Amino acid sequence: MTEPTDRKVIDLKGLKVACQECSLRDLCLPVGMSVQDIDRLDHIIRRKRPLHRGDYLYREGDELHSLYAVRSGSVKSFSVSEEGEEQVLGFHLPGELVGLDAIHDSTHHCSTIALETTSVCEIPFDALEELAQEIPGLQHQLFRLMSRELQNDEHFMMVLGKKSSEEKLSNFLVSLSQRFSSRGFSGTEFMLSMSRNDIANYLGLAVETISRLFTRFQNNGLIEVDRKFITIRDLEGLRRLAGPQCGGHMGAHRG
Amino acid sequence: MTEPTDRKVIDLKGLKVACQECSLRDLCLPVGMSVQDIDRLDHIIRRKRPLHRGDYLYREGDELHSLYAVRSGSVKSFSVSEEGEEQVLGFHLPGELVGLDAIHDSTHHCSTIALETTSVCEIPFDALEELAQEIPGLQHQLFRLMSRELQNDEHFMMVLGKKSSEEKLSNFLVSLSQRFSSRGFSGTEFMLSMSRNDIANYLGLAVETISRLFTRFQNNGLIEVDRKFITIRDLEGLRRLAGPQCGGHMGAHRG
DNA sequence: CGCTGCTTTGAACAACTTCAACTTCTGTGG
DNA sequence: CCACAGAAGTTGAAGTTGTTCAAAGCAGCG
Repeated sequence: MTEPTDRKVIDLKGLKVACQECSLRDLCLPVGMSVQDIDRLDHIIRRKRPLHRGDYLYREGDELHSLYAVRSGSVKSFSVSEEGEEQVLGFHLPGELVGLDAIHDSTHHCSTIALETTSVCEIPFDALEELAQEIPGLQHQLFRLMSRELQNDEHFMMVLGKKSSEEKLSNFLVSLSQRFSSRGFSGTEFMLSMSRNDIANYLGLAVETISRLFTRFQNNGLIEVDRKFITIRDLEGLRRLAGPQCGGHMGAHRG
Repeated sequence: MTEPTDRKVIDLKGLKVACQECSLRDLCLPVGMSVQDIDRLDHIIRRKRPLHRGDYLYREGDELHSLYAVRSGSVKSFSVSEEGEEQVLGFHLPGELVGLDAIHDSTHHCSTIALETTSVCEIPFDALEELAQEIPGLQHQLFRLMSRELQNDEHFMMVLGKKSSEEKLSNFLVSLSQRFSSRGFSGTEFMLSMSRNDIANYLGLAVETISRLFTRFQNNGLIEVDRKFITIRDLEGLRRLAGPQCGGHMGAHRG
């Protein structure tokens, strides 16, 4: 499981950054762990070569081998119903862990693909579990991360069930803005790596509705839309539209 | 934390059953643990006196002290928005664990109340975490339970986002039926412990819609409704209405 | 008995979807 | 480098589903 040699090789290629030096350290698994413990974690993690747009991280039905932490880029999780209809479950940005929902029965119930060029850290689950057994801080952080996912889901369930289309989309945008900010990117200018279709699917709306909302938001001076590039002109206004408790970090589910 | 004396006293009152003898053993925390380990778990669990309808297990904003396993009866989790609007997050039957979403920041973000006379096992989280550090099987089962919640949420998100009102309600009923069955109760005749309002709120619909659907389902010979008592007359028909992959055990979220 | 709260039912209304047509973008091959 | 085909996005008009509002029916309970 541990591959120090391999890691060094990848390091030379510029793909590898140890957890210790990773800018996502404070958002990811290592939170609350000692330097020594992070080093142990580091040794089970495999840095993979970057994925291209459309590459699968894993597919629905696959056995669970590893969890994945997004390092750069973004991924989308979705499942496909028997009739072939896709359901988008979430979008994941750097520092977010995907695959947690597969632990239950060691099987992935959704697929995850890269939305753009994306690099991830692969974390073999068996090794992670063993390590968590030895490192209390790691066990705790795993519990915390899973619990946070549950909280996110709660918030999202409320958005899906109780909000109008306007509120849904503004919630989505505010959430993206916040997540970009906390990762050191601009919270007011960013690129949507997903299609309108994906957004619509995710929010339980029709593509046409999303399109109309984008134009409406733009006309109201809330945002500026240029294809996939979004500029937020009035974050406070968006927040107001999103309704109260819109703090909930939405858009990240499952993987 | 461990209160053997107290436990014996409660035992005499007929409230206490050790995990070992509990009929919910195979649905709850002890899954996959050895007899000895279950005994250790048993020692940190506090059996509380029964709650009455409307009693709070914990409130939104409370600090996390314990997780709770429903032993009998049922509870409802919900949060209240700033405008005072309630959002029902889930209903929990015996054998289900509530409070997991509070681990993230040691704070409950929803309230949980008893829908009827209900007894629960209180599991102090600190002690549980310590024990999980020593008992690999317990750590694993905790990961599994949290992961299952994530999977449930996924399924529910799909129901909320993509399904019609008919599909939502039939999904709900099928899920209840399954959960009652696997707990040894009748899967075709049961009492709804929650109000129409709660169901509507949970499914993101209006009360009136739920009411109309109940009458429609009854007219179509799918179910028989007598106040809170439901008799399922055509489970297969309901399943068909619920759409594919309706297996997902729905209705249990958050707590 | 007469509240009070929950449920049911009807009718009008609104929000969002669907359908259809058109535009813009993207990328591929000549 | 341009042309073209297919995908993605936008826009308008009509159609549905579910909501809202209003009112009446019913069970439980002091």
